[in-house]
Amino acid sequence: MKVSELARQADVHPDTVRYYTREGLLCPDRDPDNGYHHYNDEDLRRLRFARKARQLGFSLSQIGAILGEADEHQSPCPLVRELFEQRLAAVEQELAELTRLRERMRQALSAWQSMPDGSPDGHTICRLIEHWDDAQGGAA
Amino acid sequence: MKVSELARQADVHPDTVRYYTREGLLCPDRDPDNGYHHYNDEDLRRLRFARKARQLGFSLSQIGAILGEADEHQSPCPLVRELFEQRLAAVEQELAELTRLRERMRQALSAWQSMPDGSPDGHTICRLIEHWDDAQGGAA
DNA sequence: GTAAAACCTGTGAGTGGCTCACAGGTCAAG
DNA sequence: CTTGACCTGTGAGCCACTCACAGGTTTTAC
Repeated sequence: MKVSELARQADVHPDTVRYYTREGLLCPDRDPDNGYHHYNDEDLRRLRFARKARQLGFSLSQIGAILGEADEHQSPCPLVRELFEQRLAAVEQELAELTRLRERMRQALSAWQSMPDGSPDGHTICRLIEHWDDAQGGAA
Repeated sequence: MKVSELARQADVHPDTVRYYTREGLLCPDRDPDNGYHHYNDEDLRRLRFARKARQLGFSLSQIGAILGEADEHQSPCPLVRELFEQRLAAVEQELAELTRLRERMRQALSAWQSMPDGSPDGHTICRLIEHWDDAQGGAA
């Protein structure tokens, strides 16, 4: 399999395949005649695995570490469980922050319904933003 | 005010002040003797405004556009209302995706409780990840 | 008065995960 | 045998910083 074929089978951009190859996540053979990369089913498995892991929010270096353990015939699963729990905690935190942000934005939006636009007066730039935090008690 | 003083008053990194200055969000006077930047209260307002807008998820170029309108003595508020609604929609979407992700992760985690780690067998890398999606119907 | 510490300057690189552009080589179909 | 679609490596661009570096300036302490 050449780059585009692998990319099609895993439904990613060919440049992503090239990038993962550069980063060492994929280790294709080279055609001695023209230098082309030749990927096999193992590479396809690795690529699909990497994409799933990316969807879970793992970084490429974490994925590299997992693949590396698997390459050394060790079960990567304990590492995966550990990284996964860390990742879940991070997701929970992002979620909490984003939820707070949404609430503040919604409240700001409703507060703005009754606020006039107003022109810059040398003291404020845009009251909508400058006072958006005060409108609800100012908790950061 | 010099860089560090402004940074302290707005509670940001001095390099952030320098960066915003480079990007044209802040336009301090220069000391003709030594070339130092001199910031005034207007710059402090702009910086604080920019930080609030960043907390809301606006990009620096959007913030630049808002400040630009204010500089031309036009009310930036209609622009702000428009950008704000776009941003709120984006936040809602991120939130929905993150919520889905969390659910899938939680289900995966509980499914894994009963799965053994297993070593790489040439067909799978880590079942935990490779089957994490299948375990719940495989809806992407 | 002077030496050290703490500032200032501009520039450039690094972060992460791609994506795109470029210049040149290779290959399949008509 | 040309056209077009692929391949190669390299480098830049995105975003909002953050940090490093080398050299100049100002403040502080003695």
